Amino acid sequence: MDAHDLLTIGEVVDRSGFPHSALRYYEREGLVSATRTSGGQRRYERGVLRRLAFIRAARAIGIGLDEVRDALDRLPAGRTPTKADWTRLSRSWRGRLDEQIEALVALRDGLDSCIGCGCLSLARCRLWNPGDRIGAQGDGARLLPPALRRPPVG
Amino acid sequence: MDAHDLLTIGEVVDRSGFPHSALRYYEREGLVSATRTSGGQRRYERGVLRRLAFIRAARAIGIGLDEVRDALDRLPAGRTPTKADWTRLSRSWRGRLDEQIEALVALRDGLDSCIGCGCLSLARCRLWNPGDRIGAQGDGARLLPPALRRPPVG
DNA sequence: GTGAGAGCTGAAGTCAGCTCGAGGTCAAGG
DNA sequence: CCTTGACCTCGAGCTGACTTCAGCTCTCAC
Repeated sequence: MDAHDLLTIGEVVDRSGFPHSALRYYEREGLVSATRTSGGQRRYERGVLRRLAFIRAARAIGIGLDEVRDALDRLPAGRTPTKADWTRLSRSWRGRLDEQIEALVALRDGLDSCIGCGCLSLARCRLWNPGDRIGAQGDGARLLPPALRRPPVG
Repeated sequence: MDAHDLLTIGEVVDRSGFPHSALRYYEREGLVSATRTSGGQRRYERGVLRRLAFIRAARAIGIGLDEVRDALDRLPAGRTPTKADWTRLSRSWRGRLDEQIEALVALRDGLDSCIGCGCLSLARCRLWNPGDRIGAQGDGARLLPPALRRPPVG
């Protein structure tokens, strides 16, 4: 673990694609950590790049930082996570990703037909009710699949 | 166009699934409009439901309200939009939707392998560089497909 | 030793897209 | 007419994920 194994924040910026500000923010939020030089500058272990890759993937799926932190907290403490650890972790997003893809595909397939069709009946419209599941939840907004319900905006 | 063709805001809430507050916000932002009773209450034409369906679909794809407004502004003024008008409009999102689906599928396929793989080379990693396009854009963050670059969060 | 550029902090600001609350007004069934 | 519930406005507040700023310090190649 000599000094050559540690990365400056600038190196992590270059290799992760995240800006300084995001890295510092993630540290404040407890998603990544760094040791410090005697002068107070951050030095990152290489493993942080893998964490950041995971964070980026999770963010791309629309997962919030809180949940990402929870997931990262489930990594084994005390030893370097193995490939299997990461695989297990990322597998937990898999279902969500599938769901999201499915929702977007349903939206795509229903897009032309639905918006123009005039049906706009909550019970029948594929846009509102993809997969022809009829929801009896009462609230119209609940009929959209969860993946599409939250506004996927930045 | 007698009074029976006009909807109260409550009816629009029920039939569109948008809350009052969102409808009023959309009105302020120029996405929908309503006439008023002598007492100042909103009365919506039925066509607003179609606009709202369009807005919901667009939002689900992650399109911002500004752009949605621009699209809606391109509807013919003076006459009720036809099915063809709506189809034309929604077709313009189609490519974006395809792109987004593709990006998510790439992410899904790369998820296990990439996060754990340790490659993390911007040039080779499928997560960073789906479809094996090599980007020479310089900035690491630019390598993610546009659909995944903006954080799809709510 | 020194100069330049990389890094530091904490607080405040930004942005989209709503949401909420207070304090009142309107519409319609009985 | 009266009551009740739906509706109104305006402005402030909220959430998440950062970004920006000012003013200062550290590091390291020369």
